[in-house]
Amino acid sequence: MSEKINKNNKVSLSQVAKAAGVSKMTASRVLRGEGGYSENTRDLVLKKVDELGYLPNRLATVFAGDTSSTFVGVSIPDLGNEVFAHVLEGIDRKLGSFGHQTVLGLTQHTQEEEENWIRTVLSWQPAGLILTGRYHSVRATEMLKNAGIPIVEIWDLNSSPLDMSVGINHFDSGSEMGRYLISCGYRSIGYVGTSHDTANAATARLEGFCRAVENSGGHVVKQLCLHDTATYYPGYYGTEQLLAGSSGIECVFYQNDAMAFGGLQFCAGKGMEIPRDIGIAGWGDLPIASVLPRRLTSCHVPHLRLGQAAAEMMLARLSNEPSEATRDIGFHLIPGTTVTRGPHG
Amino acid sequence: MSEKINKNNKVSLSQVAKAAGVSKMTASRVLRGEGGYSENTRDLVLKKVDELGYLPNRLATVFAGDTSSTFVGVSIPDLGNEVFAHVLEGIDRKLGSFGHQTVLGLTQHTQEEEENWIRTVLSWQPAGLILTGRYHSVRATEMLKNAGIPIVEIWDLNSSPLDMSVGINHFDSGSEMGRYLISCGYRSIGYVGTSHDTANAATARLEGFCRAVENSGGHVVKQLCLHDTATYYPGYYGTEQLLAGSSGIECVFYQNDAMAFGGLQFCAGKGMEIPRDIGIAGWGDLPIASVLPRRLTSCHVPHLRLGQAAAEMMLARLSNEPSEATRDIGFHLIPGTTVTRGPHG
DNA sequence: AAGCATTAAGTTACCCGTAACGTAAAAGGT
DNA sequence: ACCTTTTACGTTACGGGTAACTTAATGCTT
Repeated sequence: MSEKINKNNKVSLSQVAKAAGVSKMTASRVLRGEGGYSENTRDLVLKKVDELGYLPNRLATVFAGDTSSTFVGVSIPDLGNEVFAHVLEGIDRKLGSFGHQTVLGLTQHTQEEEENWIRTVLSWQPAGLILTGRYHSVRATEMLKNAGIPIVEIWDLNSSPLDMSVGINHFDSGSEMGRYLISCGYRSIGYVGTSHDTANAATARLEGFCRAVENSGGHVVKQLCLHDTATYYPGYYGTEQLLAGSSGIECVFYQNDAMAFGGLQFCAGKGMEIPRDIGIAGWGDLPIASVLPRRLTSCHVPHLRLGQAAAEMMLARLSNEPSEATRDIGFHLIPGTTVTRGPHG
Repeated sequence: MSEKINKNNKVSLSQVAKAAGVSKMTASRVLRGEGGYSENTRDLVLKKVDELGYLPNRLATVFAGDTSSTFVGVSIPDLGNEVFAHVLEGIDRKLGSFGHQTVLGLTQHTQEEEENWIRTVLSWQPAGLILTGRYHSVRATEMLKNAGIPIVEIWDLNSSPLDMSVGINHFDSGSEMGRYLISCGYRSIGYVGTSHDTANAATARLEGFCRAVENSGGHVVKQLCLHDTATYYPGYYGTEQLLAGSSGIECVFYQNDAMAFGGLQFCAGKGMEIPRDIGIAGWGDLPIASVLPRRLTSCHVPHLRLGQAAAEMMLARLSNEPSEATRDIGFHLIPGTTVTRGPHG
């Protein structure tokens, strides 16, 4: 590749232009199909582009400030949670089909990680940002406001968003589950989850859940596995601790389906029959839940559609089309067969 | 924000410098902590940075060719497959902790999508690329060779990689499963998978599997669900078709665990008992497999470690440290309890 | 044939940081 | 007191594209 004489060993537009015997402006016009050149010139330039293996440097274009970049930063707490993986997939597919690229950030449920990621990704002049959650650090909020780019907050519906928001009301979904379990006849209900932070969606669900249960004469015994991710094993051991710590628990509500599967397994291992001996309810409706022998009581959120909706709102804003500021994507309760239908059902 | 008089409405270094009454070179030195300024000057510049909310424009830095970017492009077939989600998580966590950002590409198992994505992402001058799979289109291969950046091919171990490769030998893992099922006494074995492409890891596993089974006197009946992603439902319906189409099948090997769960559910629904009436084997060892009542026979691949290893090889190359060209991350067979241990075991 | 419009180019300036180089003043050495 | 080194800056040029402007040649009109 002796043609590559650049500092970075890359073929530049001027090299193509020189090889074709035209100015780089003409070469630029040809590549953008902007018109203002003869057929001969076009063919010659394109031939040289091919010969030299020229790839445009989008950095230069964006840097010049003529267009905005095609990057969209997307922050997701973690990908161990299948739900977020699906949301990300929905986002990237939609953005990708419109010529945008996803710059990923795994923020591990902490505002500090999120702030650092935001600072870095903003320095790359992204076209927009999609953030999971509605709670951001003070400095992050400031940077976001000053960035002057479209921002979509997802997952936890924010009625007064920084810019746009799409998701569900987690408090309400917790409430609905609480009312449902009460309607099944349960009164003494356990909760197993992890606690990363007071400001997150799972906490909002728990609050809605407790409110609903307690307003109906039930009570909730909480078991939080600290410093753990919300997967099978904490679900298993959290259930063990919960049941060891208090007696009379008739039903357990879990932060998510993965933890519920762990709980299910613990209970089955102890010889309990479900739902005769204990009720189990998860949240999130993992795909696998629908092919297991017993349908897990859960709450369905349309993950892929949530991701797509976020991407659509972003794309609308980027092409200066009108877009609603908030969009409730909705959820629905899956009765399942891991709780007993009680007298009020 | 009346200070923002730029084309892009962003505060630039010269604005900070002017506000602080110094040249932009001095301001640049302060921000990079390079030395060559007085304490007074430093405090003044930093104060103005804070006041104006200045964020550096990394595009300009990279564009100037002084440093390479901190982007690393990562292509993954899809995130619906939990395994790839974990690989991606491993990659992003490791890269992120060293100040790099992941630019995601979901290539949907097609070389065409991959080629388009490579072209786009290369135009952003990434520091390196991590690609899933060893098969790329001719034009893609050409671009990759000319790019002059580190490239790690993951998942399907490539003994003669473009640059570096980390993964496992899928042919061997299929063989091992074949030998195991034969050792359990099975002779007539079904296979259920999807078929995106002849050039992928699942096909290599299938080939290794068939070779091993047939060399030991068994035979394999294949059922490929076309135009479908490898999840629960195709596993369910694929099993239905397989069993309807041929009789005497004693055991079924699936492309992955998700499909195996679907098959498990179909068989259970038909009143078959596992493994008495039929053996079931998956591949990939999903986390959930370990908390279900019956341990699924499968093959474990250390997903997170694979992702981390890929990121480590990339980081080593980026900091000019030596790195091996290929790394076999290994797999191990999980006997499980969904196949019967036969006479040779 | 003169005047005007159109086509197919080329030229200049700019985006925002940083390397490389230049310089004046202060500090240090003998 | 003179020379050398160090400190603390400033100045210039550059990277790879593109907008805006300029220019030369060609085509068309009346």
